Amino acid sequence: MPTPLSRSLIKNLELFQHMPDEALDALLLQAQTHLLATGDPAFRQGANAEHFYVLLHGNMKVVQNTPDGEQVVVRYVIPGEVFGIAHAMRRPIYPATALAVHESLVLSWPSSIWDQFTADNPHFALNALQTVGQRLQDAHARIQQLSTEEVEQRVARAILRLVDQSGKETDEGIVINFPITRQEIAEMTGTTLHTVSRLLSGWRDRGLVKSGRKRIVVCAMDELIRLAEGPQHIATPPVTSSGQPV
Amino acid sequence: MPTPLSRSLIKNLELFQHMPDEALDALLLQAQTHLLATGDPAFRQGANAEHFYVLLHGNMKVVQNTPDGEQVVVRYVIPGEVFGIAHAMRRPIYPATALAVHESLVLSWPSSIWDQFTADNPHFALNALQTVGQRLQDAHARIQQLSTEEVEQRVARAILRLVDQSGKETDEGIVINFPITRQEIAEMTGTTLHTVSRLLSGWRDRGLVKSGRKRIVVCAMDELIRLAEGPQHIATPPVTSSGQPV
DNA sequence: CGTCCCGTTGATCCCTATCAAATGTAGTGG
DNA sequence: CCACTACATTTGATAGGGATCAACGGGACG
Repeated sequence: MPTPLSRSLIKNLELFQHMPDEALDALLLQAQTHLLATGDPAFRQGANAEHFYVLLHGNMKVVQNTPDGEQVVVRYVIPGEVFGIAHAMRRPIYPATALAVHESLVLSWPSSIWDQFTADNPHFALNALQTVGQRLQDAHARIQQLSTEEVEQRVARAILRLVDQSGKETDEGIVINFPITRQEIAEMTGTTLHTVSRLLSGWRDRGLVKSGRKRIVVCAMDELIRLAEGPQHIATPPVTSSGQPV
Repeated sequence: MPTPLSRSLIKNLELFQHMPDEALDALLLQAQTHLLATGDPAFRQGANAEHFYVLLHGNMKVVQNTPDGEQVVVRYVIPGEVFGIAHAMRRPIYPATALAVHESLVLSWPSSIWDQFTADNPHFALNALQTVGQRLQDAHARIQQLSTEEVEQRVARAILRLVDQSGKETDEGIVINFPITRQEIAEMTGTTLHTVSRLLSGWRDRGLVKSGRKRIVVCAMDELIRLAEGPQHIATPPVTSSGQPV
């Protein structure tokens, strides 16, 4: 018989805020746990969206496959985040695949309980709306970057984001706490593994990062932030006293 | 004294499905109407998200300004769509600016009524979640396109989308029913007005489109669709009878 | 009728994808 | 423990798609 799941596992997640303890306990009774090995999928693009998930431990990546066989990394999931909520948005199938990037522990619920649960807990839909809204804004930020920024800037941003989400202090610097390849960074930023490799090599030579196989350590956050801000961050140029051209 | 607004204005909108007539009538009593001239903003990026809107007539565009002065078109709003729902996602300020691209009629409500209204009408939050979910998926599709497709493909897609949303049959072909410049198409697709101009000139010479100042007519939808699908749509190449290489 | 804005087109350059090949690293099975 | 294999990474050479720079033409509107 499985140990009952502790309420504390989900109580502090954004999605479950402002909800009575009894509701959370009822929800946990219906949860299943899964242990995923590296490379295992939680669900696949195109499959019926029959479950939704919370990541408890480990890391997942969400990827989209294009018709012509390329891949795009939608995002990395960190512990405490929900994923696979297609059904909540009334999309019958998953628009992407979720893969474990190393051993991961997830909770899952059947999508069918979503409707009942939202009916009983008005806050739930609102929390979900907030979550999805945040993701929409992130997506728009990314569109803006792909549209207007250069590759180096975008790669710097991507690495900073990963460090923010999953950075771990070491004596060498801050390391991204899960295995990630040049190829995957390329798929996050709309470039190629070759260009990413060249950029990282350049940064390594300048002492900004150290990196090895599936491993990146940031040594100089501030320098990387400068790169992410772009070349054009001119200290507000001097103007005439009136602020008008003469 | 203003004419009372008819329930039929909003009854069929996605956002207001499955809601009792009385709720809609109550909502309409709190609505304000605004007539916007071409170029007028409904709201501006960075302002407090004090209202949300429904477009009744006309067309709006939603744009983001980047720190370095460039612009990205987030989307075009067509009649019947909501916009400016930042507050619903608990974002205190608008992440973008909404501008009328020609004379437009909008309804607006104070954001403050959102919370009360969602509390009273559980379906409302669910509908909003669906709407935002659709937009999130659209945004991801766009990220995928910016990451993996070439400019010609993306521009073709953008124009097809505009035609889908706002196309009007004419004897010359299907015309996009509002004024739109090369610059704006460039801002939708992450390219420059020069490249867009060259592409449209090429298509004009091949008879796919006619275009003039702020005006685009599609003559050969099928050809444009082919361009949007990309160069590589090979009819599944012949394979050995076993499907395996010999 | 003049002015502003939009569109067109040429010339040039450069960032980055592509092609190609070697090196390095983890894991595996004998 | 070592050889073997699969996969990551690095680096060079080359080419090309678009951006950028520059100039002109043309329609709309005051």
